[in-house]
Amino acid sequence: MTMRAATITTNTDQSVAVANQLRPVLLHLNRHLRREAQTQGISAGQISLLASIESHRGTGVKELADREGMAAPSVCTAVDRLQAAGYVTRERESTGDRRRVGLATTPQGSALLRRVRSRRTAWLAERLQALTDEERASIAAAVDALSALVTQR
Amino acid sequence: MTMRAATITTNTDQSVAVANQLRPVLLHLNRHLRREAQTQGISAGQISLLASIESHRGTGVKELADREGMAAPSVCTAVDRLQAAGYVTRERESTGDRRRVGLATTPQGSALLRRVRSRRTAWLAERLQALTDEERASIAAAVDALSALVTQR
DNA sequence: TTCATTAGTTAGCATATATAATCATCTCGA
DNA sequence: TCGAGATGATTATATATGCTAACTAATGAA
Repeated sequence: MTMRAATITTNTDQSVAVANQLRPVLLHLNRHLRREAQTQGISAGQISLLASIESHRGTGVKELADREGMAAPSVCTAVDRLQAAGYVTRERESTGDRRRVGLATTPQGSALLRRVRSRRTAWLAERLQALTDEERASIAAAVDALSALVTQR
Repeated sequence: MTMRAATITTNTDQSVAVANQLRPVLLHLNRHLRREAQTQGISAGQISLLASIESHRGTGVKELADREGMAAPSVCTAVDRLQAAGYVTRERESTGDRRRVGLATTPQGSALLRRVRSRRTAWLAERLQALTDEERASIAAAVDALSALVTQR
């Protein structure tokens, strides 16, 4: 196999090139996804917390903070607001470690989460619809790899 | 061509399925991209404004607000901070419409922007590197379609 | 049993972003 | 051409977000 220096493309080079194209796209798509939350009267950050509480029913404030990469006091006040809005419940542990509180979504919280997810999915699906079959197929073929991107380690 | 109802997959169904897989991945990737800005001592929002000013040298506050989907006063105070930090300049229009101000990045602002972009690209590229060749190829093949997703209309 | 650690919270601060109000300038129609 | 309404920027004010530091209560280990 012969390669001229000028046309060598290493995995690293390709990764950087793809990363450079991917970066603005990710940022742009996300701006819209964040906005879809706001049309439902909640911020993207609150939805992210709500989702994490839903998928880890009974989680504590510290645990949640670590999972979300936030400081515990920030989560504490955010949960205050979610609770005041009727989206989550806080229940002090009675058996076991009585310092902990258990967080859980209310039916209203779960419903809001479903609504936001559905709006976001709809927004994305609408845009996917407007692509050519080939374009859509290429994205469908890449979805698993993209998922691997975030679950690796 | 025969199709059993249970296995029919329309473009719409496929789009929704892909959208559903894509949604959490986009949100997750973005959380990290936002964080890379913060390691450089600036918020993701400020970087977004800075980028928009850089690519539209001389833009006004209202124009910028519309482009970013923000309210003009929000942009105004954000620009206050960017200016105080030495990243942008505000220059009142002397010829033409004297209500307008022209915004532009300083060399320090451009340097910061390059730094954040480079960190974000590096973070993404590092993760792409850890994929298999096939996975990486599938993402590379989808990048143009993903770009089309945000530039359509 | 006492003391360091841990979970949750409160206090105080900076940032972010919104709406309403204000000021200056511009534009257009009578 | 001039005055009324529109427009760009800003200020004032309020709320949400997120941080560190300090505090409280409960745990657990020497």
